[in-house]
Amino acid sequence: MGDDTRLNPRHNKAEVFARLRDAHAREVTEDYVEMIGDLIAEEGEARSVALAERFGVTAATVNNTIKRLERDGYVTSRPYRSIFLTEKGETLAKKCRERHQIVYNYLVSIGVEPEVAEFDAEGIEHHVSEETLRVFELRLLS
Amino acid sequence: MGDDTRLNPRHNKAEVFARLRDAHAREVTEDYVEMIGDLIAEEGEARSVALAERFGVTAATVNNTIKRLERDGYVTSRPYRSIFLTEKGETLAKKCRERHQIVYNYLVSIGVEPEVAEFDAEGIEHHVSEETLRVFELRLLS
DNA sequence: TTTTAAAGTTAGTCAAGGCTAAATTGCTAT
DNA sequence: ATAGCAATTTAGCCTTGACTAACTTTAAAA
Ligand SMILES: [Mn+2]
Ligand SMILES: [Mn+2]
Ligand SMILES: [Mn+2]
Ligand SMILES: [Mn+2]
Repeated sequence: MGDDTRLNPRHNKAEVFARLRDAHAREVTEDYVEMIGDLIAEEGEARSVALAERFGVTAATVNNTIKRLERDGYVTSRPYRSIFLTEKGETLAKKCRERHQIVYNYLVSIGVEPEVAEFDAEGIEHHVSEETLRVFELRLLS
Repeated sequence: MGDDTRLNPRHNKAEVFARLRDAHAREVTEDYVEMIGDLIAEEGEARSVALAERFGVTAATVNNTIKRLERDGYVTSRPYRSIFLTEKGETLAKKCRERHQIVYNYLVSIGVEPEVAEFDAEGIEHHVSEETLRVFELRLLS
């Protein structure tokens, strides 16, 4: 005791922003593993050139990002070869794809145009907590 | 004609991500002008030290950001004095505060815990299009 | 009026995530 | 077999947004 938690039931604002910055740091990783998984499913393999085309960035940018993902244990890659997800990457990709789908479906279900939902879901997905996701799911089923 | 828009009714994925990166670039600006507005309303003035405390960053970081906001025409400031919103800053702050409130209220209205909604809204707000915001508003009123 | 603490600034560092330009590698068609 | 194109990598640059450490200014206490 002695602190003013009692007087101020609202958590510190700083906590909210710290968490926001955390979410930020994970966004690109999440979009990449999801996209790599999509490419493997759709085209049999994930090549740099396809990632660059889908994200609308240069090949050099993809290369940088893949190095980071590799460093962090999400993918493996060999020079001039295609990219593979590790177990860790696969797990994250699955979680992200499901979450993405729930957010997208939920937006459409409340009346957002599919095209608009596609834009918004790509950003919103990274900022939806497990709790909120469960609420979306629940409302979707009813 | 001549392009394959007809064959591929879905817009390019790259567009979605370009827009996401755009939203990203605006996030910090939006949170700052909103917070500066809050501080002026609540405490009469916006001091660096208060911004640093609320965002949970150092004074040096606030200083950098304020310089950028000033460069971009959202605020004015003089050394060792408090920070003011320009017309442009005020306009953006108002828009962001309203949007934030709608997102927060909507989340709570569908059953998300207020504490959780506070976290999620801080990130989601920056990725909600006008269209989706209107849907949230509409559902809120009914 | 002087001292001191708080607030603000400056300088220098770092990682992420973009870019361009140039070099390298792999693949395919001749 | 090899020439040439497409894919990939490398090098070097930039901005944002974070940090620490050291310095300066302001304002309050003594
Ligand atoms: Mn996604
Ligand atoms: Mn996304
Ligand atoms: Mn906000
Ligand atoms: Mn925010």
